Amino acid sequence: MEKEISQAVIRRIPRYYRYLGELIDDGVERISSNELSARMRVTASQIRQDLNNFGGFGQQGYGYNVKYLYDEIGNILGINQQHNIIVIGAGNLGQALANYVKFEKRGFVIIGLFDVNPALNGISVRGIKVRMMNELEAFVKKERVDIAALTMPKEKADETANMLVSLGINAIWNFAHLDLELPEHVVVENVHLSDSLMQLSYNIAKQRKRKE
Amino acid sequence: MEKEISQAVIRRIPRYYRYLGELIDDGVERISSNELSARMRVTASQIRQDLNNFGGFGQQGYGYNVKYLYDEIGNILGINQQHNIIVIGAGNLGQALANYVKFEKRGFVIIGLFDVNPALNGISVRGIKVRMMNELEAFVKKERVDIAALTMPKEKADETANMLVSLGINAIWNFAHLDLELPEHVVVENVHLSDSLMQLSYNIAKQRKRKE
DNA sequence: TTTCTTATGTTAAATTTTTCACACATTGAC
DNA sequence: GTCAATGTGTGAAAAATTTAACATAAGAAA
Repeated sequence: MEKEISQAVIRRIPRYYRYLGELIDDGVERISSNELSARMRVTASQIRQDLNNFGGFGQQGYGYNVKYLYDEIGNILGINQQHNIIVIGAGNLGQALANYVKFEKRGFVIIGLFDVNPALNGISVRGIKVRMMNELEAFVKKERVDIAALTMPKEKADETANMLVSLGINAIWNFAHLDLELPEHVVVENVHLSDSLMQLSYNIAKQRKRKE
Repeated sequence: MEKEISQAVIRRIPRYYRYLGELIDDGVERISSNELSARMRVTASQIRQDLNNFGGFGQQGYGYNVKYLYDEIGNILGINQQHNIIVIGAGNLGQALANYVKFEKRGFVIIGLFDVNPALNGISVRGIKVRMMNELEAFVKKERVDIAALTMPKEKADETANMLVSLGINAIWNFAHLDLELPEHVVVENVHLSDSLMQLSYNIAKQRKRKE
C-alpha cells in the first residue's frame, strides 16, 4: 500500500529540482542535505524527509549525487515524458506562455493556441498558429493533448473547461480568475495572479506595521 | 502582543475575498460559514478559525454580512489603499500583467513599464509607455513605487531586484525563474510558473497511476 | 586494516494546522 | 413575550507537518 504524499511536499519538490539544476550548471557533483539546506534556507531534516518519501537517493557519509538526484526528481515529477499543451486564450498571457514554455527544455510542448477573436486567426506566435475555437474539437480528436492551459476571461472559463474535459482532456492549468467545477478525476493546477498579488499586499501591510 | 498569522491562513484569505465578491455580484446579503464551506469545499470550522484570527466579523444565529465581511477582508489584505506597481520586463508576460492589473478594480495600478529592448522604447501598452531601464532610477525617485513586478529573464533578475531595493522599493512580485537573495525587510511574492507546471505534471502522473 | 569523520535514513518529539464540539447570543415564528 | 432553531466564537482534541536526535553505513586518512 503506497502512502499518499502530501501536497505540502509536492509544492517543495519542484524547488529542489530547480536548485539541483543550478548546481549542475555550476558543475557541482555532490551535495549534502546540510549544504543544500544552507542554500535553500530550509532545514536539512526537511530535505531528507521529503526525499525519503520517494526513496533513498543518497548515501551515508557521502551525500547526494547531484545529477542522479536531479534525474530521479525529474522522474518523480513525470517530466521525463512529453506533455502536449494547448492554450485557450491567445491574448497576452496566452502568448506569454507560448513563449515561456517554448524556452523550457523539459518535456512541455505547446502544440496549439486557440482564441475566439477573429483578429488573431492565423497569426503565429513562436511558430504556433492561432486557431479559432470552432477548430478545437477536431484538433483535440486528432492530436494527443495532455494539458489545457486556460488563459481566457473567467466568464466562459468554467464552461470551456468542462467542454475540454468532455473531449477527453484530464488536466487543466487554470489562469482564470475563479475555481473551476470539474469532475473528480480531472487534475487542476491554479495560478491565481490576483490572489498572489493580494498575499503580497497583506505582507506589505504586515511589514509596515512591524516597522512602526 | 499580536500573534503572528501563519502563511497557511494568508494563502486562503484572498480566496475568501474572491468568493465573497461573487456573492455580492449574486446579490447575496448574508451567509453562514456552513453555506460558504459548501461552496468553497472547505470546512466551516476552518472558515471560522481563519476569520477569527482577525476578529469576530459574524453574529451568532445570523451568520456573516457579505458586504461587511468583504470590506473587512479587503482591509486585512491592505487593498483599501492604492499600490503603485512598476513592471520590469515589457515582454509578453509584462504586457499581460499590464493588461491584467488594469482590469482589476482594486487598488493596484501599474504606473510604469520598463525594458532593455530598444525596439520597445516608447510603445504603449494600455496607455502605459514603455521606458528604457536607464530611466528607471529617475522614475522611482519621482514617483511613489510600492511594488516592482519582475518579468524579466532570470539572468539579471537578482541584480535588478537588489538595485530596485537600493532605490527604496520594498516589495517584489517575482516572476523570474529563481529565488531572489534580498535583505530581510523586503517582501517577496514568487510566481514560479515552471514550479506550478511541474506540480501539475506530478499530479497527472499520480492520477494515471491511480487508474491503473 | 583500523580508526575517525561524515552524513544518510529513520524513529521519535515538538510544533503547527485542522477539525471537532459546544456554550451561548441572536433570530424568527407563533 | 416565549421558545425553538440557528450559527458564531472558542477551547480542546486530532491530525498533519516539521524538527530533532541518533544508529549506522560509507568514505577518508593513516
